[in-house]
Amino acid sequence: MNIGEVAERSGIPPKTIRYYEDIGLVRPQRSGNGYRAFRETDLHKLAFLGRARALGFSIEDCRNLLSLYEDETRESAQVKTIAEEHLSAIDDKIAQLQEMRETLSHLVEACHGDHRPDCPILKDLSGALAGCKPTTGRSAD
Amino acid sequence: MNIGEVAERSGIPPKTIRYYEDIGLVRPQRSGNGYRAFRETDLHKLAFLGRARALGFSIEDCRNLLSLYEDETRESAQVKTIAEEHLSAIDDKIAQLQEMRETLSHLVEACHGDHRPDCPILKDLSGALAGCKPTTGRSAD
DNA sequence: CCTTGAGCTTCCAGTGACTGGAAGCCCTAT
DNA sequence: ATAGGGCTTCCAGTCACTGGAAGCTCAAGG
Repeated sequence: MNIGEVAERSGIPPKTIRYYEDIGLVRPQRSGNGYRAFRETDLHKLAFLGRARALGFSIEDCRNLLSLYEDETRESAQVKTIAEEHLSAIDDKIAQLQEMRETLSHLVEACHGDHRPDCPILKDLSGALAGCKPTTGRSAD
Repeated sequence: MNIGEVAERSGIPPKTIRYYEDIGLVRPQRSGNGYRAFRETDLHKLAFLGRARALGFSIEDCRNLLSLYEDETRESAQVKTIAEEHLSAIDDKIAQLQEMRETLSHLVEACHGDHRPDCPILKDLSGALAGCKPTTGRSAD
C-alpha cells in the first residue's frame, strides 16, 4: 500500500503519517522506487493511533499504549494506569474550562453589546469590580 | 519600574513580558542603561493581559481587546462579539472533552487492571468491539 | 578598588503535534 | 513526449511561551 491509500483507510493525513514515521511510531518498509510500502499491520497501527489520539492521548501515551498493545506479556494494570491518568487530566481541563465559561458567560450577559463604549467585560479585565452594579444607571433591556 | 517589579505586581513572568513586548502588546520605554522602564499604564496593560489570558482568550483576541480598551469610541458590541465567539469555542472544547471523558471512563471501568494482559481499553483502540466476548478474531497480518 | 551576586540584556532553541509549501522524482495515460 | 497526479525530502511556521547561555549593570561588602 502506498501512503495515499493508507491515509484514506486510516483517516490519518499523509503528512501526519510521515510525521509518525519520523518520530518512530510506525516503520513502513520501502519499495524499490523509494515509496513507503505499508503492510496491513502498519495500517492497523495507524488506525489504533488515530483512535487513541481521538481520545486525547498524547503522542507519548500513544507510543506506550502501542507498545503495550504489542506486548503479549503486558499487564492490563499498566494500560489502566495510563488511561486513568489521562482521564484525570481531562477532568482537570474540563473543570478549568468550566470555570472560564462561568466567568465569561456572566460577563457576556452583563454586556449590552450596543454602540456605546461602556462595557463590563473590559471593566472586569481592567481590574475593576464588574459584578457591582454602580448606581449610575440602568442597563438597557 | 524594572521588569522584575512589574512581573511581581502583574503576576506575569519576566520572560513572558519580554515576549509580549516582542509581539507588540506592550511598548515599555528604556532607561539609559538599556533596562526596560515600565510606567503604571504598562503595568495596567499587563494585568489586563493576564486576566484576559486567564479567561482563555488567544493572544490575538487579547490584542484586539486591548485596543478596544484603549479606544474611547469603541462599541461594546465589538467586545461582546469577541467574548461570545470565545465562549462558544470554550463550549465546543468542553463538549469535545466530555465526549472523550465519557468514552474513556467507560473503558477504564471495564478494565480490571490486574496482572493479566486482557484489556478492553486496548481492544477498543485496536478497533474491536469492546463489549464482545473474545472470539479469537485475529485480523490479517 | 575589587568582588560578589542579583538583576537585567539579547539571542537561540525547544515544546506538541502537526501543517503548508517548495523542489523534484516516479508512474500512468494519452 | 508530455501532462497530471502521487510520491519524496527538507524547511519553516503554528501557539504561547520557556529554558539556557553569554554578557552587561548595579548595589553592597571587604
